[in-house]
Amino acid sequence: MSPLQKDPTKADAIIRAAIHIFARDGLEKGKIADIAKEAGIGKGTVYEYYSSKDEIFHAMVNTIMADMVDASETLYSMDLSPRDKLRTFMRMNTEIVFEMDEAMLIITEMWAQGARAMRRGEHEAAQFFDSYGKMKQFVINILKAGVMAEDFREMNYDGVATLALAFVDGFIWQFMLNNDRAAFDRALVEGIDSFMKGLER
Amino acid sequence: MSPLQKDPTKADAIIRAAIHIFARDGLEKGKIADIAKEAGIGKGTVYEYYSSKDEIFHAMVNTIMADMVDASETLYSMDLSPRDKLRTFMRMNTEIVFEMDEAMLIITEMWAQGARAMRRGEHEAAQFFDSYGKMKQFVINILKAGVMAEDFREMNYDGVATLALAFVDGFIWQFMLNNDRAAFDRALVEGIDSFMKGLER
DNA sequence: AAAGTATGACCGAACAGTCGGTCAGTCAAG
DNA sequence: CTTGACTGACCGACTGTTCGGTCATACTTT
Repeated sequence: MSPLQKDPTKADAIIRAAIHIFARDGLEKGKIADIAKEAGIGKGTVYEYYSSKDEIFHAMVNTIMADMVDASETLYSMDLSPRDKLRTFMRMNTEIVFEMDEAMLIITEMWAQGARAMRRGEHEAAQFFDSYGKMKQFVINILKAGVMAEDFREMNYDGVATLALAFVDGFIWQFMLNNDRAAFDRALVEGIDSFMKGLER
Repeated sequence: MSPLQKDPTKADAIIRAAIHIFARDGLEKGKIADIAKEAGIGKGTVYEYYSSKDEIFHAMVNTIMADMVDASETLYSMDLSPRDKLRTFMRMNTEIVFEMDEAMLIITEMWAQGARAMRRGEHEAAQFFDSYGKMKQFVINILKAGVMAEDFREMNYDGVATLALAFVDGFIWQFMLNNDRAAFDRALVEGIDSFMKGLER
């Protein structure tokens, strides 16, 4: 299962190449042959490390999500007041995820795939939940600390945390097409201000 | 160009079938043969109405986006105070789009496709912009009326409107996987309250 | 009204291109 | 010599698109 036999360097190279190729061509149209070429190995070798295209998908998503959660963890552990921490969390998280633009395209397609699987009744398909659950928990913890410190109003934590994550995702979506960095920054500042204002007592 | 020669009923049936099939199987895996079967016609006939799979994609997206803009237009023309209008707009829009769950899956994939095309430098690919531009304009108009009536604080209209649309999109995303309607409703109320509170003077 | 004729919507078998996955063989290391 | 990592030519399944032929309908003509 774990692709860590043999040369782990190569396993990583395959995943890196896969992220690049699948982001460029899409999950279906991205070819194993192109991934192999990008990784500088033969097509057959790919199958020494991963047994199928699908297994590459999964390994790739795990890598991406781990990166995202890592970034969130780092932000979360910073020593700041709840207000500043939440503001920083949202700003930096949005920027970090925005920078991972290749990853976003892949996650998007995997998410759609997951939604379809759920619809077919394959409930185990929602592997994103774990990671999203973790990120949501970070936000909830910050919110609770803020209420405790009487910085924030009383609230339904889950609802507001959902709003915060929706904010990050939706925001990136809005700018994925045009890539106008300046407009992105301007809107982000205004958006976060508005969001934070909604939490005041 | 327009597929309105011949039997318009059939052209519509093909699009309806396409939405169903592509939502179920994905843009790449969805087969023309299945669409034909679903529409109750022969495979060859599909090509009497649309010249390629890609043309079906485009016709389908146009249909979906037109529906969404229509819904927004109806909401926008209601006679309410800016506060109530915005609240209603967000609540109902989120619900309407949430109900169009098949459409959402397709739009998602098309969006990713569009983002990839943009990245390759095909700038005309962003056909969604028109529709999104219209919806954003509705929101901006409501916001301006609200500021005029001194219901809302001063603000960067574009930034807040972007936030509002991000809210709708991101929110639906959060619930696309689990389809927990009760949790969706609860979070939506809290989310909108929080958003509205951010606009107070 | 009956027979002949033209039209074009409709169909699905066949085609051609694509790509995931396999495997028989090469090569380097020990 | 043995092992096993590595390779790419090859196979076969799959599916978008084409195209020659069918047939219901409508329009002549007598």
